[in-house]
Amino acid sequence: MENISEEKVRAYWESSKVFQANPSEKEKVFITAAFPYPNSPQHIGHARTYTITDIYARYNRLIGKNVLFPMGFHVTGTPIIAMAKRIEEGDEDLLKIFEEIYGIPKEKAKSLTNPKDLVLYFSKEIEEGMKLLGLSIDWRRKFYTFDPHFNKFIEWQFLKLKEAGFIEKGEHPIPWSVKLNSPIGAHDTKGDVDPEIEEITGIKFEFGDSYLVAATYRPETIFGVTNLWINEEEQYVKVRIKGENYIFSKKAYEKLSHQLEGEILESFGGSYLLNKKAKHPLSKKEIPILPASFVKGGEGTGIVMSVPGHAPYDYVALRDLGKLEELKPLKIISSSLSVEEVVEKLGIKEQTSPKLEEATKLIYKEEAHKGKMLIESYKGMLVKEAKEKVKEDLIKEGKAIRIWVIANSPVYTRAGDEVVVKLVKDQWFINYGNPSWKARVREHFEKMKIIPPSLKKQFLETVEWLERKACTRSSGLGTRFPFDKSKMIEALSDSTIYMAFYTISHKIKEFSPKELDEAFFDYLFLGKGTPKNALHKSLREEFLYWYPLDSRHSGADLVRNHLTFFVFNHIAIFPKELWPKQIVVNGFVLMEGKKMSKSLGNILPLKEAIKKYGADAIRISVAGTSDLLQDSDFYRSVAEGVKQRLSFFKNLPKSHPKLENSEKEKIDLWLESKLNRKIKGVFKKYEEFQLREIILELFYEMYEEIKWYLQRVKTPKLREFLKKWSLALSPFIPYTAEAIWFELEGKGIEGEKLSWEEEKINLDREKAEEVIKAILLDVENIRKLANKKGEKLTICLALDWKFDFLSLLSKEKNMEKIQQKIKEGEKHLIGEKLKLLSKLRKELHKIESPPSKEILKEHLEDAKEFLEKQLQLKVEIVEEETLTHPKAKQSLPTKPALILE
RNA sequence: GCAGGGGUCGCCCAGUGGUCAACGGCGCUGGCCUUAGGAGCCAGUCCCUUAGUGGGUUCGUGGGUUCGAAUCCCACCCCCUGCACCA
Repeated sequence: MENISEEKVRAYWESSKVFQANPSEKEKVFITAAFPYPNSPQHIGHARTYTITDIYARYNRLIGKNVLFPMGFHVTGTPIIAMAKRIEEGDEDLLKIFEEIYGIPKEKAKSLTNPKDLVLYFSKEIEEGMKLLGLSIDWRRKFYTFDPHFNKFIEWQFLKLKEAGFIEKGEHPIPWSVKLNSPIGAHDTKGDVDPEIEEITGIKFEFGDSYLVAATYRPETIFGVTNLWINEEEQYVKVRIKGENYIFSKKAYEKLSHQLEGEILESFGGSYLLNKKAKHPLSKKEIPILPASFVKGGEGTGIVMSVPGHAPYDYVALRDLGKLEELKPLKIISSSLSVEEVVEKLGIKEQTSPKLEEATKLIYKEEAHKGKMLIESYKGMLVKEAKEKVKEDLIKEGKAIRIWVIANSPVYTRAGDEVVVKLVKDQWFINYGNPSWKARVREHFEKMKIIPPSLKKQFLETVEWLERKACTRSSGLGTRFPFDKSKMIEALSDSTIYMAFYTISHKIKEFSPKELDEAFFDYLFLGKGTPKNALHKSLREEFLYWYPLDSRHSGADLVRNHLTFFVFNHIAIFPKELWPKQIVVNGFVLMEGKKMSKSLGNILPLKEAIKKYGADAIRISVAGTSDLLQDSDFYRSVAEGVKQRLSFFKNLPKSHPKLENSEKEKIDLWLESKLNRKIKGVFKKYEEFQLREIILELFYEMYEEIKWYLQRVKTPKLREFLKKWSLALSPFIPYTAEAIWFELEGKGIEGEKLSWEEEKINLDREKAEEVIKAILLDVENIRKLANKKGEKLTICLALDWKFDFLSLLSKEKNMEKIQQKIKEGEKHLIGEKLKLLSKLRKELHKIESPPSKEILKEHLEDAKEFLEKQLQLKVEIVEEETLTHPKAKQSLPTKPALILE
């Protein structure tokens, strides 16, 4: 006989519309997972967040809630365009990956040169994969972030942000390629290096009608400047920028010109500057311009300020010139390390010495950590604070400028030119730095349920750390920025409140995009004004039914950006009662212990995995085998094991026909107790996302227990067990659960509520069974050690008082009180009890109450036949007092003495 | 550098004051099953001891708190992640 296939179960879900959620009388739960970005097919790694979300959705249905779990596609930004472009260029590596790993025919892949075609193709792929995986999604609500209706919604979002004063315009430095005339990310560079931008300070030293701009990482050392350094071999230029003349090295300015636009007035060799004087911006003292070989024309500004008191390079260079007497090093920072000593100790002879690097590090580390300023207006301030303060003060007074450099330079683009920093004007920002906004967000985070809870700290940190975030880009898919239509809204900014859109996305298409103006959404989401018509009103009602969002799910990589923005934006736009309630974060999926990557070729496509192991096995493998935040490791052998166990459970109705009406045995009571107790505990585990625990207890352990049960029982009665068990695990294994229910009941699990029967939980029964298991093991041990098989086993049940006494010890841990109780008891037992107490003293804290003697006895008698069969022995169960064998005295309630003869 | 997380029995990984010599998986050893292999099942896997319920030494290193610590505190060493305008 064939099992009910996944396909049939899926067809049932489809036709019964069980996942299409509509407002009702029932209590609602609204759940979303971060929507996928369809620029390539999905692999098992993608399955984790969605499976976890689905488990939660299905769990909530199982406890009678009306659950909405929708899905859409995020297509905003440049990666899709970049992918289409790579295809258009005929990127062989890419086409090979598509063909060999994902099985996409080359011809098909090659045709995806239009971003929209690409999106449609991959989103269809992904949707199919999600359906195969058994995700209980309401697909009627699907949308793409380039849909005109969605665009209108995002425009409205930005109108609201602007209204609240959170949208700002300003300048912003970005990595830039002159040759490509575009911003540069890691994927545009040779070797995929991420160009890092770093701010340095350019300090202005008066020089005739111009300023020599010295670049420094340590503006606080301005007070110790004795001279300037240049490289006499280099060319220098005088540039007019915003009405002032600046001097840089020529090579440096070539790079800086993209952030400091100006007109080159003249050009001259370094020797022109040599030995002339410049004015210190603070003291106005004249300081000489001297040559140093360590000054590189292409770095910084090509001009360096000399602080011999705190910089080994400067000290040694001055010494080389014999000018240490004339230009005495100034001590402006207190520190236990002095430059002289370090240079001396390392034996540095001249400015070309490679050891200078080390010396600089030593000095810098010491001063940055422990150093304090000695200079009047900053006296006593820690260096790391003074650094910022001095910089800001200098800039404010017009004595310095901000300069950005590529910190890990040189970085080269794929086109071959060096990445420079460009200052983008007209850059728009969302100002997450706004203090009152932050305060409200902080407050809400404190109240929100964050799972796992340990992440709350990280969220709060992120809130503190966020400043303004650039929200527009010059190109990409998505929504045009309403206040400057030449720009596109960037991808992390248009995905912050889209969950609200799901609540009405299936109905809003009835309106034309033109109708979706500010007033439309103001009414829909904020209840302002009046509805346009009945449909409009019903949208509002549906929105209010589902909102607020009850649970937001995503991978751990989105904590510091998306998830935090998501909360920020909700707080900015919606009233308090509609703010999100819970965030659930999960780790990634590794493949056989390694990160999945194209270069390793260890990517397992989702569809292939499902085909091979079945959806339920994949669901357990990605969601139930590791802790939530931990990266879960996908092992084929584990998936294989899960698959086999699942089919064992699934086949039980056939291998052990329904004999539920035959008389109950003691072991049946044991199984009932186990099952009901586990189900009782599972609710909390679902709520807290202790998914690994659930799988451990209800899947792996249950499997062992059923195996044991089948050994123990005479006629297996599994019908009720299977129904309950599959229901409890149905969030993980919906296909198996439905199949079992169809098999047993001729119907699906829809509408069934998970419950347990408290009266069936019987710990005594479970403990008694543990004794049986222990006896088997002990006999085996004894046989091994004694090296004899034996013919007869005598199990001797402990004396009554021992049961009572252990029961007392399980409750009373105070020695004095125990002793008192002993003395109050029967006189002739005092000695024995004290003896036993001293023996058990060490493990007193872990003594549990024993099962009742009646149940234990009954259970042992019941298992006698089983024991005899298993051990091939004659078994006798007797009371301790009937024996004279010395071993008999050792009997304890849960450890009956065993005598093997 | 700043921030967050982490170092556990060959490996991966649970465990936040006593039920911990420490879950689970992998690996390894022995047994069952099988024509055989694989899979599956059972048992073992820190050391010593013992016809089973006994003892010793462990949880990055070194100190401390406690009747009691993998778990709390202090110091140190090492590792991972993020530092944005990118999805």
